Amino acid sequence: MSNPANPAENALPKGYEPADVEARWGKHWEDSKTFSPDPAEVLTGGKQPYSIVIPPPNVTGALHMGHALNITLQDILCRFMRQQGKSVLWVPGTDHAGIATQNVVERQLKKEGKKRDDLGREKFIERVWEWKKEYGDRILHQIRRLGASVDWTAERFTLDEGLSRAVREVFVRLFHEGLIYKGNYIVNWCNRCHTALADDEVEHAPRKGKLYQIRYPLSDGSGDLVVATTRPETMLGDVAVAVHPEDERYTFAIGKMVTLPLVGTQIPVIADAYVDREFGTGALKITPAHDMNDWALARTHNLPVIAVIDDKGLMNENAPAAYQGLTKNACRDKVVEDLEALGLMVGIADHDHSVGECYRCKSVIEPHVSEQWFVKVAPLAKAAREAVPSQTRIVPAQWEKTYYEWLDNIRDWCISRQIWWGHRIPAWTCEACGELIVQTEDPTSCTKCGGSLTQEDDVLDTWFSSALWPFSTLGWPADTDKLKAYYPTSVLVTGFDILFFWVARMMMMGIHFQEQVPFHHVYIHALVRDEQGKKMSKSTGNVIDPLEMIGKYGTDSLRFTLTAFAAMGRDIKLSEKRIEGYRHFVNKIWNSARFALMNMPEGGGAPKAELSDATGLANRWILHRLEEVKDEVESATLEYRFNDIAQSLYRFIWNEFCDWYLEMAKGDLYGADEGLKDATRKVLLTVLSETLVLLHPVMPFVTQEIWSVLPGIKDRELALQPYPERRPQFKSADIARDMAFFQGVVGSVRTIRTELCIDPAKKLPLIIDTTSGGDNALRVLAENVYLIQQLARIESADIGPGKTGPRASGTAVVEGSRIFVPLKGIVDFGAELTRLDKELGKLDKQLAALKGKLSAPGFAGNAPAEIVAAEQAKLAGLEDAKAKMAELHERLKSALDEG
RNA sequence: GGGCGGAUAGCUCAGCUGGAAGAGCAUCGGCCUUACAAGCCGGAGGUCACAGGUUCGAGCCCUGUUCCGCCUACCA
Repeated sequence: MSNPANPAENALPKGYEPADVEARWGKHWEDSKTFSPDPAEVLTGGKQPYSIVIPPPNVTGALHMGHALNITLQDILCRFMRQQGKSVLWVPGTDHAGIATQNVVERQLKKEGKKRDDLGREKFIERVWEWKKEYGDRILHQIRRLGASVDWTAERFTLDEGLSRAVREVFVRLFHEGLIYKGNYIVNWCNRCHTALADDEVEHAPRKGKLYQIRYPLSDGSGDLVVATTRPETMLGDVAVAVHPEDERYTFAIGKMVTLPLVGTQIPVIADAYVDREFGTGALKITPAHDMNDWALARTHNLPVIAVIDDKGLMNENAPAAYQGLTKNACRDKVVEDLEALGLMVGIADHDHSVGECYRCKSVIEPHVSEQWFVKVAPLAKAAREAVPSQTRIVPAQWEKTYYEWLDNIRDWCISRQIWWGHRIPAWTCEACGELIVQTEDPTSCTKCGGSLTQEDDVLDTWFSSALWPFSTLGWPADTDKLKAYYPTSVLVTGFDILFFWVARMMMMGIHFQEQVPFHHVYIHALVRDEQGKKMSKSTGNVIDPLEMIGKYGTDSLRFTLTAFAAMGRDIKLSEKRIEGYRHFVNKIWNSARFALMNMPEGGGAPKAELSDATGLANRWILHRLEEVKDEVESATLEYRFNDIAQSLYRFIWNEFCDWYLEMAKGDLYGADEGLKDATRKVLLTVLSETLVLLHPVMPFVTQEIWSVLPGIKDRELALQPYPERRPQFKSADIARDMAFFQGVVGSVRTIRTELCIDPAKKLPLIIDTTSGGDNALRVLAENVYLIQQLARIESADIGPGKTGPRASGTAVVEGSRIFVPLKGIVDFGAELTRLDKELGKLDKQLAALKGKLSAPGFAGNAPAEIVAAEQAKLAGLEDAKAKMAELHERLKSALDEG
């Protein structure tokens, strides 16, 4: 098989080996800075910018399928846009992920028997940086494996120096604009992490709990109220009992006082329409310090706030002495016990409800009153809301509603965290005069009295720095060329799970500080789940590791799989089998390229013919289809229909280029006509090379590897090739129709052969009557008779109007032309008769349906004329086919009857 | 409680503005045909969840119902 005279034949190994190819090209792309654009090409060079900032993965993270999908889609867009001549900047980077990273390092310390307090703030932070240096790049290396065409020279970290400047600038400006304030407020508190959490950092999980009914006696002895609660221990901090103002059961009590059991204080009965009369007893105890809603009620009713649980989850000095120092759970038990002893516990029932948990450590969240920093979001949210969809389009648009919903109900954003790893709040308090100083540069002494200063201990919520990502990564607050050239970014690609956390906040910050939205489009993709549709998680053990898949099947297989499945609404159920399946496709491409290379001119040169020299059905058809595929891939990419890109290319390459074109081209390539051979080589090389360009955004590695050995290619850097030029002159509906007819004829012979169990190697005679098809049918068949012989294994063909085969033939009707495969002495005709019966049955079914439609009242009158005409033509075709099939059936039957 | 998504071939899913249902995988039969057995050729397989409605015509639009999933919320 090997042909030493033709070096091209040996240029590609027999099977595609991804590992070596990926390592080689990955390194090349990075070393040559292929993907590092110069802002000047936008600012003065007239190129259009296209920019994306990567959703920065947590430094603690490892690459999972969600990243793989997210990065694949972005890479497709970036590589495609480069082909379109844009100046493409794709900024990579990582997020410092405050609480998550701090927890990782704390766990590490714990193994050494230490706590963070043992090290102290500075040492601890040093320790986290060390950790970050050692492990923080791991995820970036994993991103490289995916072939991401990011600009590695532009890489950023949310805690690096430049971004810290941006964070300080934003904080200080917002503070002085009155949009950041410090205040006492009830926040979600994690006793384990010892920090406040934003509303959206709290996850709600169903838990089995109990609903306790407790009797509170009225102080004047006129009766009592029974309240319902799931947390009896909080009653120690109760300041009121609330009932619905129109609840007749309780009108008598409104305004009176009750005596708080176990504590003995007098607290009022108040009326508020918030209370649900249907729930529990209709009487609600109010504990402002330990319940979000009670906090809100207490504010409207001017009630005091009494905290009885401290920031570690222990009962504090405000609780009666008997309970002080107990954990909240121990306290609950004791309170229940004591109430039962007093006969005040009316009932305890099982009660399922949802409980807030820390999204990092899963501890139960304790609403807790403390002094925190907040962003006043209302004005920012308003602008962010109005920008969609006019300035920023969310794709798919269904997510707009979710986005609005969240912005409409947004509360002030608690941005302070009581941890150490993060951006420390740039605010100082004077120890002498109490002055609060907020500024970007560290002050040395109080600007007012010269006293010494103490900086805030708290750091900012991680999302505060992430919210600045689209402009901080471009150099802001400096007025850089990058910022001028690439802001606003073109699109943000992300999963819907962080639409709130992140996207909405970037919108707010971007609009506020750049006066422009941070991105023109937001493309929301699905989440990757396992085969059963469950979330992949380490604890469930259902994780499909992208790196493992890359190792087994190659990056291109994984990328193509994810692309093909990207259309899913909300989740992608991924299984290893699919990735394995698409590896076959990669191999198919590889082998089609090997075939092409084996058939290039000897000596490794390119064919000399022009495309316009190409004649023949196969050449003209594949060029026609190539034009259509260019259109399809382009429009699908521009519209974020990633699955359509994959489908269009898959079908074209496998079902058309390989299955039909290559098989048909063999006739020319193996033939003696040198002119025809060279013209076909030209078409073959053109279609292959342009298809590689089209496919490159999805499968960068295998396409580049093949590209680099194609003959006659000047620029070996496939990633920098322009999108293939259009050749509208090759589009032809006539060619498409002729090809369909040709395929029908070949197919019908193949079907007869297989269905009648004829030896595939047996060459058969063929007779075709082209009376109905006319000159065109005759021409198509006559011109391509050698191809029919080749593809359908025919020994001799007799084609023309009025031709008829022997009665003992396998038969079919293709677009009016009658096909005969004389079979006398070859097979048992009973099988053919059965087959014809079946075919007739199918035709009958179709005819009945079509006739029904055409004769339906009003169809002819109401349907558009072109539809009616089309349906009638279809009917005529079917009736013709039916008549011919019936006749053929009769002929065969009579032949059989005669024996 | 509010909102969203899904229900199409055995499995996983396509089906863009309504014109007689498609793919991949799996399955069955036949092939080692000189790019590829990770392949080639052929076959079988569906009252598009259910009930109404609009329309000449509905997988697609409208209403309701049932199941599944997700997001969100202040039933203590």
